[in-house]
Amino acid sequence: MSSPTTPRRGYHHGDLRAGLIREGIALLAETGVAGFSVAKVAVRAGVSSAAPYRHFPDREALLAACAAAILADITDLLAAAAEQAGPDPLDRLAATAGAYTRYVLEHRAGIDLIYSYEFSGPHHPTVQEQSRRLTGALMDLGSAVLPADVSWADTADFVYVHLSTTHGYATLLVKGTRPPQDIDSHAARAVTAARDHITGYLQRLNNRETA
Amino acid sequence: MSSPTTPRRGYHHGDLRAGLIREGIALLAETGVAGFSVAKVAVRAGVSSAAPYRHFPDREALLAACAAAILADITDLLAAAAEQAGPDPLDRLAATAGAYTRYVLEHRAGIDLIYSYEFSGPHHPTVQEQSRRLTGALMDLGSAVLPADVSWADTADFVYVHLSTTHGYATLLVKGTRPPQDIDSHAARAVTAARDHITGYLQRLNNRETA
DNA sequence: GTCTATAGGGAGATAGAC
DNA sequence: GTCTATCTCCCTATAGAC
Repeated sequence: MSSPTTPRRGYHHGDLRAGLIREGIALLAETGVAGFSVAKVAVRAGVSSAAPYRHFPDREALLAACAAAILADITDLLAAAAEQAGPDPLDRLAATAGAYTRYVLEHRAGIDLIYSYEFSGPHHPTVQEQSRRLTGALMDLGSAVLPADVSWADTADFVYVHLSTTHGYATLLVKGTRPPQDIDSHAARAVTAARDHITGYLQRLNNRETA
Repeated sequence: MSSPTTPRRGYHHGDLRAGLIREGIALLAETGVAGFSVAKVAVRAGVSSAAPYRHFPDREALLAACAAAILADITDLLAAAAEQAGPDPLDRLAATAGAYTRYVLEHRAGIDLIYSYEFSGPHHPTVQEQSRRLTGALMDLGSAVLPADVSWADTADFVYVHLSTTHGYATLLVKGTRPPQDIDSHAARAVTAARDHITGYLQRLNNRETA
């Protein structure tokens, strides 16, 4: 946002606002939303507990900024994973499940935030915008998998199940009592599960048509 | 636990311990884990803020008791839904997704708790026991769906995906920005999604065998 | 078993100096 | 923009009366 020619002298590192978001995300990853506090974030960023309030009006605004940043990161990662997966639409959509799982496992509890706060209302436009970016990217991938005659609403439902399925798998892994394995194998399982769902969905469409 | 012949005179209603768990679950449903406090639960139950500490050593013990109660409820509901679904194993397993979704939508945020706390360790045997009951019930339903030659470990993976998928769908519905619909239609969608996953899984098994 | 009272701590947020 | 200092509120948990 700020031009690189104004190095922002006067505080301990170039951009406190960005630093607070970064440390906020790190704190969320370690303690979850429950352990989050403006004071702790300030300490991590090396400033006093009052400093954050120059950049964010209140605790919720800082949380919202973290959520928006996480959503933006995820969207980029999913897009990259789809790109890497090659030309087949099914491969591309399924790959997003692996990338999502990988992100959640690496960032632990930070994910709760995205779906746990009151960010749906008009009070957090940035979060909504990033949320729409994520949804939009998945809609593109989803509509490429489904036949052309599937309605937009049905595609949205299909994509929604794909996302929530993946979300559930990844979050349960993080919190659950499963034997911990390496991230790669967990991500691979997520891709397989997504693929199973997609093929099952397509099969149901076929059965409906031929009936 | 207490015999009905000893009505427990001396405090304002028959069984404060049970009342605290009940109110704790209600509070969790309204505010989530973040808004939970022993003091609030005490007020809801009509006792002083010190009273709960006669029945639970600390805040976490009360949370654990609530979690165990929720898990027990869910297990019973899933079992009942499977029973109602008829004889077909696929119908029975898929029906649990609907019952789970229904429970989550009716109890809102109360669900976070089950997967959000440090209940995995040996510190909360009751929670672990109820968690195993739930897993066991699903394993029975899952192994009935899969061919007999599928290993126990693979069945566990399959059931795990089924549960986490359902969990993700339901929790995203609760917190998400989706247009609110009636619970029945949401539950029906969950059943369909579970069915898609199951058929996709079985189809993959078939393809593997015939290859 | 439940009460009142309280100690002790953490965190949100503001005021005013620099 | 950031600091120090502070006010206020809420929560956990304990002590001692009944």
